[in-house]
Amino acid sequence: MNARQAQTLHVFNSLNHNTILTLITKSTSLSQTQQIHSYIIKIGHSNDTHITNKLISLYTNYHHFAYAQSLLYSLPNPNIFSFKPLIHSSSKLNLFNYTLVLFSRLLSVSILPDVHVLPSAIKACAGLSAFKVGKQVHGYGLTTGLALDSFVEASLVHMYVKCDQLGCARKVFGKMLEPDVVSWSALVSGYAKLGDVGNAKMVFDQAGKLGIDPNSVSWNGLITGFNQSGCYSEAVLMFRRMNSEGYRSDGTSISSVLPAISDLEDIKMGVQVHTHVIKMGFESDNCIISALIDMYGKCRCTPEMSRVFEGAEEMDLGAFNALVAGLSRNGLVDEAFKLFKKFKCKVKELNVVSWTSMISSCSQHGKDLEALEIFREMQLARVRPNSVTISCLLPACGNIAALVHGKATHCFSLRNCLLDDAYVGSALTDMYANCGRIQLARVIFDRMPVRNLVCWNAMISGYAMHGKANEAIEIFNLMQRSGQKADFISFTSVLSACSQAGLTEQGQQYFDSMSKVHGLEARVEHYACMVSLLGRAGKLKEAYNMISTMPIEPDACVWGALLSSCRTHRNLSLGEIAANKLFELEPKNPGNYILLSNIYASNNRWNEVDRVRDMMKHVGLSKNPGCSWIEIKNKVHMLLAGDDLHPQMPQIMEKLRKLSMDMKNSGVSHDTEFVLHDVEEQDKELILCGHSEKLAVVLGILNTNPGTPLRVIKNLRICGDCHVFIKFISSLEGREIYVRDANRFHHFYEGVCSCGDYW
DNA sequence: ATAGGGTTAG
Repeated sequence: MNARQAQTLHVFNSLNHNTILTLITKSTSLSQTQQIHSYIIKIGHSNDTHITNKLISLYTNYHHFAYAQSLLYSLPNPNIFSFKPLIHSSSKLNLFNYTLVLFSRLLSVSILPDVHVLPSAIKACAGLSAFKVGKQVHGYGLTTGLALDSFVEASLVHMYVKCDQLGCARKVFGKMLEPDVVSWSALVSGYAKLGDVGNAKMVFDQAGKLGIDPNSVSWNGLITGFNQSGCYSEAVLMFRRMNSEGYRSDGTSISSVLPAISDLEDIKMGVQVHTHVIKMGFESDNCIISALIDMYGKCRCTPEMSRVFEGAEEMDLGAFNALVAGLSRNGLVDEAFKLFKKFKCKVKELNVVSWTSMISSCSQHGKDLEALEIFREMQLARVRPNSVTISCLLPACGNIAALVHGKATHCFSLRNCLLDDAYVGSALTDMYANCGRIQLARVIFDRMPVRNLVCWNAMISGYAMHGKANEAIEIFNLMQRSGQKADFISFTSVLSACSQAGLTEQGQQYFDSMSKVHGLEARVEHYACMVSLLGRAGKLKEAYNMISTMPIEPDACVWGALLSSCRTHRNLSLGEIAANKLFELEPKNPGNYILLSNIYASNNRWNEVDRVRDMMKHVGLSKNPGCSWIEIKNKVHMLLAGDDLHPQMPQIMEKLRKLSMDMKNSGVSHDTEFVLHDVEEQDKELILCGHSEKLAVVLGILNTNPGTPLRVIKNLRICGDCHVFIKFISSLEGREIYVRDANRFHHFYEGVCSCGDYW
C-alpha cells in the first residue's frame, strides 16, 4: 500500500467514524440501535472504543444490560467511559451486587475510577451493608486522592451509617471541608437508629457550629431513628422540640411521631397531635390516618379509633388494616372479623397485612380453626403469605395440637424460603413443642441460621413444657455462651423446668443469679416458680416464708402454686391459708375450690369437702362441672372406701359417664375442661377424668415414671387444652397415634392412660 | 453523577 492509498483509507475511515457517531446519537429506538450495531460489525468497527462506548450507553438506556455488558467485555481497550453507563444505571436501579462486579472489573483492567464512578460503588456497599468492601473502596479512594471529593465524602458517610459504623462515618464527616445537611442528617439519624441518644443529640446540637440549618428531613430522620431503636420518649421529645423551635412539622413528622405515642400509650399527646392534624389540614393523608387509628387502638380508645376510620374520605387499605388490628388488640375479635368479611366482599384487594392481621387476631384469641381457614382463603385469593403470616399461623396449629397443619405450614415455609427468618424458626419450634414433638422442635432450632432472643426462649420453654429440665438448662447455658443475654422469659422457663424436674438447689441458684449476675429483678411469675419448686420438694414452710417476705405483692399464681403444693403433700394448715387468699383474689375460679376440697379429702375431712362445695354454690359456681366433680368425688370415695375396688368399677364408670354427658350438655368450654366420651366399658380400669391442668399433671407423672403401667382403651376421644395434649402425646411416646377426622381437629388417639391415682 | 424522612401484620 502506498502513502496515497493509505491516506485515502484513513480519510474514508475517519469520515465513516464520525458519520457512525452521528448516526448512533440520532438513534431513537432499540431496533435502530441494533441496525446501526450490525452495520458497525459489518464494516469492522466493533473494536473502536469510542463507537462501542456510545453503543454501550444506548443499550444501557434501553435496559439491555446483557447486551451492553457483552460489548463492554469484548472491547480490547475499554476506558472509564465504557464502564460508566452500566455502573451508573445499575447503581440507580439498586442492583448493588452488579455494580460491584462491574467496579471490580474496572479495577482489574487497570482503569482509574473517577469521582463520578466511585460514589456508585460506595452506594452499592451501603445498599449491601458491605462494611469490609466499603472500607476497601474507601482505602482505594484515599490512595488515589479521590476521597477528597465532597461527593465521595458524602457517599462514604452514608455508606458507613448504613453499615452501622458510626465511628467511621463521623471521622469522614469531621474531615469534610463543607459539611452538608444531607450527610449530617444521615449521621444524626444513624445514631438515633442505634439508640445512641447521647451521640445523636451531641451531633445534632453541633448544627449551629457547623453552619448547618436542620430541615424537616433532618428532624424527621431523628424522630424515625429513635422510633426504630425503641427510644419512644426521645422521639416524642424531638417532635416537641421541633415545634417549639419554630420548625414546621410536616405530614412525615406526624406519621413518624404517632407510632412513638402509641407505644408510650400517651393518649394526651395523641389527642394533641390529632388536633394539630386537623388544624394543619393533614386529615386526608392516608399514612397519618393509619397511624392515628393505630394510636387510638393502642391507647384503648376504640370509639375514637372507629371515628377516625369512618371520618376518612376514601377507604384506604392501610387504615382498614390498622382498624382490624386495633379492634382485635382490644378484644373485639368478632367485630374485626365482621369488618374483614365485609371488606373482603366489597374490595377484592386485601393485601398480605390484611390477611395476616386477621390470622393473627384469630390465633391470639382462641379462634384457631378460623385462623387456619382464613389462611386457606388467603391462598385462594392468591395473596402470597410472607414470614409474618407464617409466624402468626403457626401458634394456631400449636394451640390445638394440629400437627398435620403445622407440618404443612412447615413445608410451605420451606418451599417459599421463609425458614431463615428468626420469627418463623421460633414459631416452628414452639409449634412442634406444643404438639408434643420436642425432638422436631430441636431439629428446627439447630438449623436456624440466625437466632434472636425469641428463638432461644422458644426452645427453652419447649423443653420446660416437656419436663426436660436438663435440656432446658443446656440450651439456657448455650444461649449465654453464644452471647445472647437472658431475659425474664428465659428465667421463667428455666425455673419452671427445674421445678418440674425437682431440681430444687439448681433452681434456687438460677433464681439467685437473676439479680446478682444478670441484673434482672425477679417478677411475680418467678416467685410463683420458686414457690412451686420449693413446694414440690416438700419445703412448704420455706415456700410460705418466701411469699411472706417477697418484695412485690404475691398474685393468684403465687398462692396457687402454694395451694397445689399443699395438695401434693396433703398439708392442710398452709393449704387453707393459700386457699383463703385465693378466694379473695379470684372468688370465681373453680380450680381453687377443687384443690382445697382435695386436700380435705386426702385428710379424710369429708364434711369440709361438702362445705367447700357449698362455698362454690354460694359464689355462683353451682353449674360449674367442678362442683359436680367434688360431689362425685365424695361418692367415689365412699364407693372406694370398701375393701375391694373392683366390684365398684362399673358404678364408678356409670357416674363418670353421666357426669361427662352433663358437662357436654351444659356446654362446658373444651378449652379448659377435659371430657371423656365413648368410653368403652372395660373391667378393672380406672379412668382419669377431670380438669385439664390436673390431668396434665398426672400424665406428666406418668411421663417421668416410665414404669407406670399404661393400659389402653380404644376409641377414646379427648378434647382438652394444649397442656393435656402435650403430656398425653409424650406419655404415649413410641406408640402409634391416629388422627382421624383431621378436618375438625378432634384427635382420636388409640390409647389412654390409667393409673392408680385419680383426683 | 451522589446522598437524608412516613402508616398498618410477628
